[in-house]
Amino acid sequence: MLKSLPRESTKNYLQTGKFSIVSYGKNSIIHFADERCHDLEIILSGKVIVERIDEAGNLLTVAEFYEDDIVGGNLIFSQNPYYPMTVTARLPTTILKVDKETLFKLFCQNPPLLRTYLEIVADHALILGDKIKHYVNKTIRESIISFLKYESKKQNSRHIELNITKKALAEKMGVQRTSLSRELAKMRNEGLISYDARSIKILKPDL
Amino acid sequence: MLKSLPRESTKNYLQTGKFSIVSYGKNSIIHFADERCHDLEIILSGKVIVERIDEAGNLLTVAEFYEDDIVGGNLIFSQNPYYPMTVTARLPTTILKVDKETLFKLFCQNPPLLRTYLEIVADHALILGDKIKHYVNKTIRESIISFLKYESKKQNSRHIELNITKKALAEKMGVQRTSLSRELAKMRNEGLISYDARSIKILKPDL
DNA sequence: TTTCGGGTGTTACCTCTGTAACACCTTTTT
DNA sequence: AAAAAGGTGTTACAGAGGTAACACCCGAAA
Repeated sequence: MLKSLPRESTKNYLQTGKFSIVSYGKNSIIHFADERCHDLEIILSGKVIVERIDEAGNLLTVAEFYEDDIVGGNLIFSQNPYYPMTVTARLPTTILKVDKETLFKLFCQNPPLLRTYLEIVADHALILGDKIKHYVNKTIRESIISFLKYESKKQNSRHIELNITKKALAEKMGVQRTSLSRELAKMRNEGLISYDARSIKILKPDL
Repeated sequence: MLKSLPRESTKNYLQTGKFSIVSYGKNSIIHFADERCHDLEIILSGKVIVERIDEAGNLLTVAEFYEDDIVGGNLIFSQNPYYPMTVTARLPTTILKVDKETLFKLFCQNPPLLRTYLEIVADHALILGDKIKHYVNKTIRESIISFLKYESKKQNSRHIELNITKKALAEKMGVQRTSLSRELAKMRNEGLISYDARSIKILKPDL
């Protein structure tokens, strides 16, 4: 995203206050749920996650964003621009805040920037759609199978490295860690998979 | 959306095939899940719903769109433009298909159109976010309370008119109709609500 | 080295909710 | 008016998964 912004005007806007740079510490909250969204935010460095936290404190991690990605893009031009979920810096994070009207002006002057923006926003909407498609109202076993098939394809191997903790995986699925653990054990007993703390191996390809 | 399209060029594009008009019968499928999205679609008349249908045939109605709304807007500029869910005409429906590149050209020439588009796409993304926020991985009772609070605010009354059937409500929540029915009965027995086939009344405002 | 925090694995218990089957009612079609 | 189609309410049953409690393991800090 950043690459598509014209360098010169970026400097300019930073001086006039249309753009600004803000830093957040590890695990600090960038936006609470229901907070109003004023600016588009471009991640300069760090890791940002979007999660739903319910009254009981249960977590559902909805999306993760890294350097050069944007936050609030699906929101900023809405008639009702309030963050529906909590936005947190998972690592120390620096972001560039871009004023909405300035952004719109830039779009009109700079079609490639608009194009990039439209792509990113569309891809983000798909993440939400996928979340609903793959994890919502499915059994834990179905969620696990969805996950394994996706990772197996991505890593091109039946032996899947878990690059996240099982705890984080449970949060991605929106289930209890113990329930995930229980279901994995069941699948192992049935001879479908084997696993340790860091990886899972698919024994029956068709699961 | 349609109002923002310049009349003259619309006629033109219809003749050159960049735009086209298609009709669908009641309950016919407009797009299957995983089908590629080629065009932006503007609903000229009718009712379109987006739903997830799992292998067992369970429904989760994700969104409903009516006249002048758009379908595929969150998708069309994605790098991976495949419909994540099924799109169905719930009533006889006529849509205007708009070619992607033609649309982009129009955006660059017509900022108000771009603005309208960005607003609609943002609002649609919020629908998905809300779906996750209010209905995903919650108990049926929590879903009911979310729904009642929202409708009570919207209708500005504790006596809520259900303008949809309970069957449709169950599909919106992604639960079985009988389970919804059972939970409503429980809440009635606890003195929280009263209801009939067409309306629900909140007896304890704090539920 | 010891200590401590956090992830992992396991299990008994119990609640929630999907399933299936039925009766009843309303609306639409014939 | 009769028949067909579809929504509504209810309940016994069974399975999935949340809760809580515990043991174990590993890596970082002291």
